[in-house]
Amino acid sequence: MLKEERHQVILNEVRIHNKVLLTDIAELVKVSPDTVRRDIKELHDANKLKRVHGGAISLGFNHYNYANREIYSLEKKSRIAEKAVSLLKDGQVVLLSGGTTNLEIARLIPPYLKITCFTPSLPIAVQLLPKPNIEIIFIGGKINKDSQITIGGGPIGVLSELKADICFLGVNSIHPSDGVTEFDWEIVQVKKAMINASKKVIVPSIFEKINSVQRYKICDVGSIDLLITELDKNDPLLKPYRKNLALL
Amino acid sequence: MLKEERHQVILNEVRIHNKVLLTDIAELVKVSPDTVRRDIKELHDANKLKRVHGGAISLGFNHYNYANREIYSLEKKSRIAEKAVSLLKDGQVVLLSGGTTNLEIARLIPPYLKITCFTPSLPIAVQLLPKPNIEIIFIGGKINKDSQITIGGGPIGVLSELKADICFLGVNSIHPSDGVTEFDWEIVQVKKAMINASKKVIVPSIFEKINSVQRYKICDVGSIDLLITELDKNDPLLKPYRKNLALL
DNA sequence: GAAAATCTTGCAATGTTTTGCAATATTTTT
DNA sequence: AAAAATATTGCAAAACATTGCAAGATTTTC
Repeated sequence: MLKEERHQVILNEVRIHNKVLLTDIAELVKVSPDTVRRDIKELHDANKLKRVHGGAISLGFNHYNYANREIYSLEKKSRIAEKAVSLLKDGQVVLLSGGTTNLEIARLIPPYLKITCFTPSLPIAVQLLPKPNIEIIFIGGKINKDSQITIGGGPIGVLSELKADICFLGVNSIHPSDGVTEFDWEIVQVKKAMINASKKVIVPSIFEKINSVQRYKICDVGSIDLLITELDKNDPLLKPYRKNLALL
Repeated sequence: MLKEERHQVILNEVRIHNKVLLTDIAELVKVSPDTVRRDIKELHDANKLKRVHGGAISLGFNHYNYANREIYSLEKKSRIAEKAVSLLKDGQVVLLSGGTTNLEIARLIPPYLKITCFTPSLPIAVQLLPKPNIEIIFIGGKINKDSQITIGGGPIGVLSELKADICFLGVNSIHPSDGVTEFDWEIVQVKKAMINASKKVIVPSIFEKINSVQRYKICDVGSIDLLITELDKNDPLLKPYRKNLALL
């Protein structure tokens, strides 16, 4: 493995976790800790990260910048997004709905992954823009200002001609017997179309926030292939879902 | 094997794997490592890849910073954008191509104006998002990362079904006899479609920067209804345009 | 078309960088 | 303060890079 590659790996880990342990990298890329130490020293001198005892941390990140509540759900989102990103493989066609958890997934997609992303979400497209290996297809149409995704006939038409490998479906509410629900009718239509446009449907969501029922139904839990939450897959809170749904 | 062929092989490997080991190439194409080293050096100098100890890696890999678009001509852009915005009226359907001058127009559109904006440009859509009275229709498709607009069949199809009242066409080059030209073929196709999709075509551009000719032709100056520059409409520099073109 | 000039390629000698290891020092944790 | 973890330093082997050179191929010039 080239030195430059190791540097990329280290920076990527720092980008994702805001920190990195020297020993973890050594194991990950299979070089001696000494080498990783030298790498980190170089990156530090180049002002790409901050070298600290035991590893390195991200430059800008400062916990004080965030309110306590937010940082809490941000960490949960990151954990969910990490699980989600681990499912991606080179060459896949990925469909990303809107929402902040999906935005976090977009952020964590490693820059070396070669995938095609379809999305109707403006913030997600912007987030993906700087990643050189990702082909972005924006699903056009009328933009809904609240959700910042496109809605209506345009996107639904495009989706009807697509069969993506995997869809990350952002969700407002989910319930073991009432299924996935939403309060905006137009968004429901788009999400239904997304489910039809994918071989696999994955719902990445903060469990705390979604265990509820809204006005309009998108689908039954049976239509979902995998539910990713911040909880451990064996958490008792998830018991009602376990019979119909794979968990991660 | 010709040198050029080897170069193609190397670039292809870099494209696929994001990196390449000098020794691998040497073995693959059966030349000495020295030759490969010289090849990589050439490609590095031509800015096609990044030469590193042991081989080469893809450019762009760590291109994490957005293109640092020039900011210095912002004042000129603002003057042009002000003139452009003064043409807008309630109820119009407006088509905005990409480019920094159009982005400035989007910024200056007053929030009380009730118009519908079609655009294939990600930054322009983002700029318009907070304006409550503007309906935004994003023209979807594959995103070109340089220009940050969508290109290809998708947008061209959408445009073929549209007749906007007014189109602000961002332009790289314009010339009194050679017309409007561009260096990216795919962008040419989109811009041609935009011209066809509008009743009026308006080109807002910094005159200093556009008085030139590029590879591919978009249209003659006769197809343009109005040219807006930072100059006074009676400026002698604009004389060659005055017979075929309205000015502002 | 032949001679000259230029380019390409592989080789060898020499120089540089990278890497892991071991001994020692420093910091962190208990 | 002792123990554990991490850092520093110097070193040697291996990998890689550089340079100059010469033989052959290709292009240019006459």
